[in-house]
Amino acid sequence: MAKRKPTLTSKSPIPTMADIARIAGVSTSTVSRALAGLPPIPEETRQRVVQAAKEAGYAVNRHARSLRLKRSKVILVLIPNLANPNFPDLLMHIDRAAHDCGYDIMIAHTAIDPRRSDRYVDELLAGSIDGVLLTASYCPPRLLECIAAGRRLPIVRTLSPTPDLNGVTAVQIDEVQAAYDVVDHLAKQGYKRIAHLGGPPKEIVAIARRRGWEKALAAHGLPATPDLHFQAGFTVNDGRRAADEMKKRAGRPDAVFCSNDESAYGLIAALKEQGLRVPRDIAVAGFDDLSFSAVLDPPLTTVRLPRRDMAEQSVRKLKALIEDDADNDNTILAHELVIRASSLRS
Amino acid sequence: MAKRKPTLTSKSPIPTMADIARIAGVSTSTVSRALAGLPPIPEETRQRVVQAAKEAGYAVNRHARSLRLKRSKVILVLIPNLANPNFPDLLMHIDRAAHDCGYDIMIAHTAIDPRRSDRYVDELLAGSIDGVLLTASYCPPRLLECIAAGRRLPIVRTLSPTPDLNGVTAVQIDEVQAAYDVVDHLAKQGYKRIAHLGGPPKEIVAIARRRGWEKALAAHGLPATPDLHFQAGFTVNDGRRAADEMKKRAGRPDAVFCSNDESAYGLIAALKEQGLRVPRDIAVAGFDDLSFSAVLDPPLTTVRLPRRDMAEQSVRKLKALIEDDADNDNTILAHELVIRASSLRS
DNA sequence: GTGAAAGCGCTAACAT
DNA sequence: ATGTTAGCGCTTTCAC
Repeated sequence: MAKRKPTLTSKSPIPTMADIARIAGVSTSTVSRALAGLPPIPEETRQRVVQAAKEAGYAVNRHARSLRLKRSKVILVLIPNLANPNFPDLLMHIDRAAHDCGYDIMIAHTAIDPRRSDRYVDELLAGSIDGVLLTASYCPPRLLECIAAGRRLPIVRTLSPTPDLNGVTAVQIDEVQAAYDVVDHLAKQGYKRIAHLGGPPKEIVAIARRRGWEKALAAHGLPATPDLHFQAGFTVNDGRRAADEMKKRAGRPDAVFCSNDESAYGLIAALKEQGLRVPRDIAVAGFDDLSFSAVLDPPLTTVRLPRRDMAEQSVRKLKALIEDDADNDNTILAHELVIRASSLRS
Repeated sequence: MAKRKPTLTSKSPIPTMADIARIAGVSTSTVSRALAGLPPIPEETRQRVVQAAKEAGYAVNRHARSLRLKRSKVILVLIPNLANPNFPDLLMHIDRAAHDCGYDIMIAHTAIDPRRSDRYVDELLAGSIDGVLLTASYCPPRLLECIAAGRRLPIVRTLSPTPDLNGVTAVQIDEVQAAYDVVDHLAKQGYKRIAHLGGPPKEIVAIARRRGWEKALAAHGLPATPDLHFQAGFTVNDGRRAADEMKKRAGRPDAVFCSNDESAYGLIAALKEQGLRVPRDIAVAGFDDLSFSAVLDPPLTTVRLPRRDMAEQSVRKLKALIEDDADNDNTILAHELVIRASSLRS
């Protein structure tokens, strides 16, 4: 062979479109069209190309395609922390929904290193990824700048949207109302001293759930006194600690609304260790409806987050934002109060 | 302006390297080098370029770069099912480890649609992604073909490697030995009728764990009779059903080794409903050490999977396979027996 | 119906 | 120390 052949020979391990073109005896444009199933290609030619591609083990190079099309069919999902059991479930549904729309997903944890998330906003701005799904209240600073600058970007936030991002499409539930519903249920069961285990004080959803508790108590003419509020957090251990605190304070509550299921798990475990029975001595309710809440002893009354709907709607909105240049909007999904033994009068 | 300008003007919303070059008054190669921090660029020039890039909100287009470099810095993680609590934890560690190595991760569920996983093998073959991390025993058929054809690909399998893939680098624990250790512990506690809740009969890990049970019983001169084996599965409900079956059979076991934590959860819940006390009437042990196992009532004795080590080693191996053309090998990680109240003699 | 050719944005020889 | 240039693999006008 002479100096250099313009096309790849069998030496190269990865077949390109040019290889397929040569094998099928057509041009690369025909291969491209045939593989894409585009109109002006007769079935006979198409078959020949498809066959050649198959035999050569050919697959399009996604980067070449993305570069050319200026569209990658990849969306990024920013996840604060997969250890929180809400996220795997959500992510699973996002994955399925995205693939149904022809998108692949990249993921990145934001809790580990917040600066990392800025890098991904850059990717979005650089056109390397088509859209971003925010599944937490945290918002990359770079993104805030863009919003402030009035840029419309394909971004959807779900699960616990922040108020900082009013211009950004959101898919969420009415957190205040959902918390209200739980506490309303407890009040209707006849409990009089209904305490609240608050989440992290700056977390937007924690604040909303606390507001729901206060509103429901007010509606039932019950006190929301400071001795009924316990500053906790979202972890099992926060729930345990709250139980210790509860023991110290005078006038035990007869029911507790926890700001999430995990803290309820810890609370219940610790209350039992104190020799109390749930719900006989003290009723407990949570928020999230994690899968384990149904098999807990006792099964936990809680609010079911519509994680599947959230995922599907989020992806659908994001797709519309990317492909149809849709407008930003806010979707409120229905939540569901799940009543189980932990809150029922014996 | 004349017909067409060769470079982009401010009209384009996305700045390219050419834009930065123009702003900084240098060529694109200088920009490329400066941004990459490559040697022969004086600090002064570099600063100017970096500044220009920053002000223009420039970010490299990953597809152009990947196309050029024939390397994407993306690895794909195939996850069978995020609903299984092992995977979020594993994925979290994989994400962190990958990013520490400069890789982004794409994920795809395989349980939903097995054919989808073939598509990703194509991507690997097409050079669109750099490597694949298999986190389950399922292996895409297309991949099997490649292995059979003797191709060496950057693939690592972990968590529950299959025997079909002997040529592929694996990072795992000794499942048989780990199961042996649990049952050995139960036997040493003095339990005589140690039953086993088997997982899905074709799951490689389920088979291994059963073997460990049999070996340990044999070592202690205890029977592994059919009436002590319960065909269950890996879900909470499988555990519940096993408890029903247990009630029917004569001669209740005094201890049960469950093939995973989730089935142990269901078993314990159902045993309690039958009025039995754990571990007083019947001891229970699991396998996996999910986070809830520590807060269960009673806390569950189990085997801790070294998920973090698995993730880190897997990523490290994959990186070596990709970048250093390393050889395939097998890594066995240490497991840990976690003894808690559910298995202790009262 | 099919092919030639341009060019997406980048990096790395190869000049200078 | 910096610029010029080729080309990664693909899609898509535009010609024929």
